[in-house]
Amino acid sequence: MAADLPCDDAGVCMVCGVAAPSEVDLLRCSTCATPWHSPCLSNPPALSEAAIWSCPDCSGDPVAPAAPAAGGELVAAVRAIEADTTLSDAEKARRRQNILAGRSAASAPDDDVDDSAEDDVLNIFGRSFSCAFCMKLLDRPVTTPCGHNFCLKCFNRWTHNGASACGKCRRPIPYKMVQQPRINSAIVSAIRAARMSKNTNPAAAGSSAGSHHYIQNVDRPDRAYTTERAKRGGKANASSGQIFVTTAPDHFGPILAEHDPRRNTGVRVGETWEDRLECRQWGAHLPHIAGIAGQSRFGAQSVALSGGYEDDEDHGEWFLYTGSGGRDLSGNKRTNKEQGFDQTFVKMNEALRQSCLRGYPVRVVRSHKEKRSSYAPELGVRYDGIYRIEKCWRKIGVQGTFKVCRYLFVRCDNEPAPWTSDDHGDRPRPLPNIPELKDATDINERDERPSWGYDEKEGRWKWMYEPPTSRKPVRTGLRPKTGKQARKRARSDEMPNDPEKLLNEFSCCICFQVMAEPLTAPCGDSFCKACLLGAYDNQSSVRERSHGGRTLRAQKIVKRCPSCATDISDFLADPQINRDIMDVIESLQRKGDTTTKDDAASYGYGADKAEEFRGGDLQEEADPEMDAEDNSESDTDADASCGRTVVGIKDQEGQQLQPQKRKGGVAIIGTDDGPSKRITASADVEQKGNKSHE
DNA sequence: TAGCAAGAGTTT
DNA sequence: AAACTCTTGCTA
Repeated sequence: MAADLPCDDAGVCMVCGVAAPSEVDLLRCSTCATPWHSPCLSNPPALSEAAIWSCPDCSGDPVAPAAPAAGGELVAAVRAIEADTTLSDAEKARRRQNILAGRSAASAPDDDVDDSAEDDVLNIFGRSFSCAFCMKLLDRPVTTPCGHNFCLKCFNRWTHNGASACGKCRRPIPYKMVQQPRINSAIVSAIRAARMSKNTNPAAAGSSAGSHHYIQNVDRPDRAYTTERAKRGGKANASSGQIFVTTAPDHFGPILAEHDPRRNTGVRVGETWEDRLECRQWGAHLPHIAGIAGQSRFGAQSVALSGGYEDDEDHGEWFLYTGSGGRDLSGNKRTNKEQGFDQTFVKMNEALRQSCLRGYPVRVVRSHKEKRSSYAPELGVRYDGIYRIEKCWRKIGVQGTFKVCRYLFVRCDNEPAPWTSDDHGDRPRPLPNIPELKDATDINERDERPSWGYDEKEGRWKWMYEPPTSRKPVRTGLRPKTGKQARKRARSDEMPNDPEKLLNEFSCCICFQVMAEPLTAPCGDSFCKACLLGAYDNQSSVRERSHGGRTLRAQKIVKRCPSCATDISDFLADPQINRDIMDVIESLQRKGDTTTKDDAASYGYGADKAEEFRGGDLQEEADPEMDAEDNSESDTDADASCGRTVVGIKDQEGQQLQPQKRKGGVAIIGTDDGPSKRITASADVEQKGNKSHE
């Protein structure tokens, strides 16, 4: 592949490094307006073509070599459609889609996406959920603060080539979003719901029915702390709370309903916990510090991705993991990131190698501490399902001196990943191309049938051999359930098959109604405009400070997302409506109107509710000093409300709204028929975090 | 039982 | 921020 790169934000050519290419040498792409240094192009255009030149990113697909140079013709064809004033927007979209569908069918043989089915799903949403770059149905949608939606891959390709403005409206994209774009969960679940309603195959539908990606922890830990000292030192010093599942510590594979007498659901993909200790209590990943759970002689059961090793590389469905060790941690140097010696295949690294050789299923959890991945949760620790280690090897780490152990993890779970809109789990996929393998030593891969494999007949992943027998006793405070105690899951898991049910996917996290004027914050959470802005109505964006009669520099006030507590104050300064979501909501409401007029009335806009919310005085409630007192009560509160705690937002009727700020507190906002989300809040809403990314 | 571990709160 | 300190759980 030719190493064609554009000029960066400062106008510096990323190939030759020349600071300010002269106007003569500067070429601007006629499609995306990105500047390029003409002498550094592998295939520069003739002078006569410079005005209509399309850059290598727009005219071809550099990451999909199977797509031939026909890209230029495609762009020309798309432009011809755009220029045709006789066509309506819908017709233009339809024609663009047709052209691009032809290309995808030819260039991506391993892509099992059925284009006509995709088209159906697009139609359900009035074609609003198509990516502005690839024109296809949004895949892992991310939303810019200006309210435009793109596939994550398209967005990354766009920004990695130096663009820092929205591809649709040219407004600047915040640095933080360029670094770590967040998946828009509302769009993901809406598309999935639409797929489910199209899917008449009960087996496929059943495999992921009810896979919620924000599962409330109905049962709070019974005993998270055991000693007085632990209470003083916070959770870091806490001994483990009760283990709720009946799996042995060396249990391989998913945690099923039969291992979960408390809830009878098992650990589902997308389940999120506040921290590693809570994750441990549900058996997904037992060690509370270490990233790898396993035994060198038998294999590894689970890993955590939490950003501790800079060599890691996360692509969602597959990732490259780094082994542990190689660091000098003597003398309580817990945080030493520097490598002091080579990693070798011993201890946990050997356990992972064993799982690789035998093709064992490995549970994967991602932590919010992983700051370089779009697939990491915003908060807490999330279970992402089963992966298999397809290969492992050693190579010099990015620090450049010592070797690290490397593992290629590929997802193979029967439930879809939290970031995809797929209505089914994984299918066997070809291994990704790993360039670093050519410099690798000690390459291992399994040479026999994997223990965890895909059954083509049944269409699901399962044990191909008997799972390895446990060598450890079950540690749990609960006896395994008896036949009498075993309750069947009281869930109908009925998926939406009409516009009104689909509308439920667009609920505002504040008023629980279908969103009116939807806003998507950079963290990926969506709200009614009135609800979100109403929540901060009485707050100014900066605090004037004075000291001894002098006026000091104004301090920015942090405003946290009501759902995930990310600072969204920059977004709130100029929030833009997500028009695509709004169009979809309106079109679904129109469809609903024509079918059942009476029912449609119940899907009211949230603005009225938001009006009520504004009655609550946020600033007074936000006084940090209130929290200390409040804190001692928090556990009691949680217990008293059947595990469904609503912190801050009192109830659905909107009597009171306040930000979530209980120290270490976890709250669940949920309704019986609406989506539920766990939210964690910190006590220092306005105390810390007064620095912002610029 | 020593030593390690991709944690977390507090202090500097 | 980084350093320091406090811990527990697990492997070997």
